[in-house]
Amino acid sequence: MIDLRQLRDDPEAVRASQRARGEDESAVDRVLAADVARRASIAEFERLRAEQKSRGKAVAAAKGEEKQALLAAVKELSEQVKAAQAESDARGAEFDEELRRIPNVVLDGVPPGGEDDYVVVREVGRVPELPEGLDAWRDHLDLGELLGAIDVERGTKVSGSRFYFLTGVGALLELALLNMAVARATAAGFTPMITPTLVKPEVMAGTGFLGAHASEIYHLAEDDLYLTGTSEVALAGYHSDEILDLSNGPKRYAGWSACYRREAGSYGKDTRGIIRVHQFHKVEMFSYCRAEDAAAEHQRLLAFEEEMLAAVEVPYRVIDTAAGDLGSSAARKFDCEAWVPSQGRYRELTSTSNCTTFQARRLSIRERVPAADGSQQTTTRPVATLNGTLATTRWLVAILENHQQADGSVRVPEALRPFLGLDVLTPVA
RNA sequence: GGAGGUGUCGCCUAGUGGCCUAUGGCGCCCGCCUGCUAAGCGGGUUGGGGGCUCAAACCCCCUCGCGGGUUCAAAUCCCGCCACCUCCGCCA
Repeated sequence: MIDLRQLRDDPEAVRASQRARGEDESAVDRVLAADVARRASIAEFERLRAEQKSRGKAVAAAKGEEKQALLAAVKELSEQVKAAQAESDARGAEFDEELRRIPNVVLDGVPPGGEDDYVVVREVGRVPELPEGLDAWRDHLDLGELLGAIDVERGTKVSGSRFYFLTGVGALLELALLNMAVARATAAGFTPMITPTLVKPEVMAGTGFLGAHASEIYHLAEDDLYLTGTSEVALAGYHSDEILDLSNGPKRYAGWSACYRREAGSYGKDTRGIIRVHQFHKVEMFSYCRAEDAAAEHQRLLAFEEEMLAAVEVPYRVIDTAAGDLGSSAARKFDCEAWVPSQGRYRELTSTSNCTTFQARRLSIRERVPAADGSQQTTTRPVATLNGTLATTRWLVAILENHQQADGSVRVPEALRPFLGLDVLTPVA
């Protein structure tokens, strides 16, 4: 959730953010009104409660008839306290609901508008030439079938549309890619993690995934658990309700997990191959850092993503996502999109979001800092959280297609060879 | 899945309806004392929220695993849930 103090002090900034996202500005005023009502009800409850407590002491001290008289007097007060408390709870819940409805305030510089209003930050690498002897690029599924690497038909037979098997070198290639990602992250100081992929509702809600896009998420009704679409969810929950010590720098984790997405509402899109699937694997970076360090950390995560893309030798571009295309938790997002030769366009391979203090505030993740007055007192404040993709199953698409050769074989990028143990993938008979 | 037990502040712990505004110890922080260190002495040490403030000081409310209930009053009594421990059963 957003910072209530900021909302009170500068509601116009939040309205501007809502406009940039194409969202409802009046939500800001509803929160402010709910806040006023909430505080008034708290004051009333606390006044009555304080009176009840002090009168209660007199009851405890009294004896006999005097006590009976006091009891009668205080009984009615008890009812008033109960009513005031119920009122206060109700106003508090209303306020909370309104506040949680507001997505993170976008950062300065984020392009306003929707999905197509992104800004290209840079393009890196040269788009490959069609190998001599080919009339057209083979797409990743053709290649995957030639190489005995991808079996979509049987994936569908076993689990339905958007499921697949990675077979033989396909399975090995994915493991190699993900292992390389974990190795690089570990070398860079990230703590490798294998995370739960089923989480409680409060964790899913805390990361901001249960808002407008709740229909994207698998829910196990029997157990009231959610299947995560990324290890970001579990990694954000990891330190929930904790007070962190960030005096030695950010806490950085690299989560390896299966990821599950319903892909509701994407019927007909990317139906071929493994570009858009219900289940895949991912290595995800996740950082907890101080709020003032978040922008720099965001650039760092982006740099790690770009190094990873360079290591697999695929051309890509970096885009600064428009406000309307940000998730509710993100204040800024950069996507790296790799060139996909068969489609003649760039497709998203990584996404790094700066969630500032939005998730931490919901999940109650704080750090201890000196009080503002410079005394020896300390206080707590929410930290910033950031996430970014280091590798996913989808990367196989870009790797296979960009490194394909005329005979259907695929050159293995240099950096991946130690992890795969092969220089080239060759078609099976 | 069944039976029993436990859950109090960073850790350990006292606490059986109202002098609990939660005890004591350890650890930690500040100060005093002291050739240095150790010891000793004194003070501080959960978190959240509301009021008043430019901001503090200060005042108040909530917080004894979580949520309900009983009561004028709940750490304490009752109900539900969760986590952990012991045992039984089942299982990849």
